[in-house]
Amino acid sequence: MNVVNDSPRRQELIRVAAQLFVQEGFDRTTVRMLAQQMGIKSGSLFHHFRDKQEILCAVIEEGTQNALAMAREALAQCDNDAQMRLHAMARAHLQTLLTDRNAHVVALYEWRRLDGDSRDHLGHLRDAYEQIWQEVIGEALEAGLIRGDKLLLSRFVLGALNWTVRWYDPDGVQSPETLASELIGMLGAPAKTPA
Amino acid sequence: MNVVNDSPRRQELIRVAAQLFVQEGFDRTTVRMLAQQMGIKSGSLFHHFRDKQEILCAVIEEGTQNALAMAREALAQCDNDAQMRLHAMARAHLQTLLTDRNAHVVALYEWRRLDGDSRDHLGHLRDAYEQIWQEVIGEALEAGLIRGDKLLLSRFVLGALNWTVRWYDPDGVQSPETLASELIGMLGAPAKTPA
DNA sequence: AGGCTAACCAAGCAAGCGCTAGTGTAAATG
DNA sequence: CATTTACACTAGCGCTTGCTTGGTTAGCCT
Repeated sequence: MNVVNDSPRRQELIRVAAQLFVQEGFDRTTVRMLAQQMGIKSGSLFHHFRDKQEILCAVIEEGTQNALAMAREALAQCDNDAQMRLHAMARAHLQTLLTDRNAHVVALYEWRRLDGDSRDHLGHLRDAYEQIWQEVIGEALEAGLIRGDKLLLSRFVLGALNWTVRWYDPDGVQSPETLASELIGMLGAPAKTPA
Repeated sequence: MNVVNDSPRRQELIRVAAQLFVQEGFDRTTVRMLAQQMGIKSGSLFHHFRDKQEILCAVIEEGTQNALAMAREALAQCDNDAQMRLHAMARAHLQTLLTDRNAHVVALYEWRRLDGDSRDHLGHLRDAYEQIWQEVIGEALEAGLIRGDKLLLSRFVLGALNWTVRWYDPDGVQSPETLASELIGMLGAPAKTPA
């Protein structure tokens, strides 16, 4: 049992695991299935991960880190216009949900299968992400673009956005761009896109 | 293996199963755990249910039927005022989410563990429920209370509402009533409650 | 050439899983 | 009274699970 922390092999394992966890669910995905999908034997997995839990943790961390980075980048490329920042956040969220779809679905559905320590660690990451949302929504409130309670608004908006993984068809006609516009349009603010 | 369809014993089993499925997840809940919680032996369970899958199906059906009934009742006690009907739907949804919390959480999280037949059967039930939502939202659109695409609106709204099971605290200050008002208020329509 | 290491394999253990077969029993039913 | 029904029990079969152990391979560095 060696467990290296960052290798291309491990990255690949995480990717394949994410896909399997979505297809079958965490509990129904056996180490043998994952191993076979990688063309190795089940025992060899434990050279890369301490146990099955660690694989789940790695998958979710991957997705959450990306979402966080994407949100920060999206905001950095924005003026201080509250409307545009709100729109950028929604767009970034939907884009992450698309590009890292598997990881995010796992995060949404298998969160409770995490043990205490992992949940703690990943919980902080998620909190940081939601914090950003609350700030941007706070700005939009001050600018009078939307109305309601800041905390409630962010929860409702995140709920609506996360729910998209249930029905959104990446090959369909709707782009994350238009979806974001529609959502914000419903909140009482007319759509406005960055120049 | 006898399998009776409606007995008080079976109802109780469904209730306890729902709670366990929420606590542990469907896959991690063993027939032995459920049996012990009921004070019987694991083999005795299969007098009431054909197999473990059927328990899951029963739990979800219970919740969905109740939601459907509650929505219809809520609408029946409404005038034809589109605003009030919208509000009634949101309130009913949140109330169901509270009273049948376990069953609904199971429906949201363990849907994919259903086999093909159950998924088919329960899918129709769920479709009927979402159909009602779309109609009410359609009315609200015609009345000019909200704006956006009918299908998208219902998906976003349902997403926001269902997401509440993640953060809503039944012992907190917010009642389903106020939550419903807040949500609809965000959509651009001022809150209005039935007389 | 020799040593080191990441990556893998073969084999299997101990525990736990869903489910079945066959039986017992007390209450309801004819 | 005899029979059926509802519910539970005992005992265990056959299988899968996550994970361990001890050893092998191939490539790299010096």
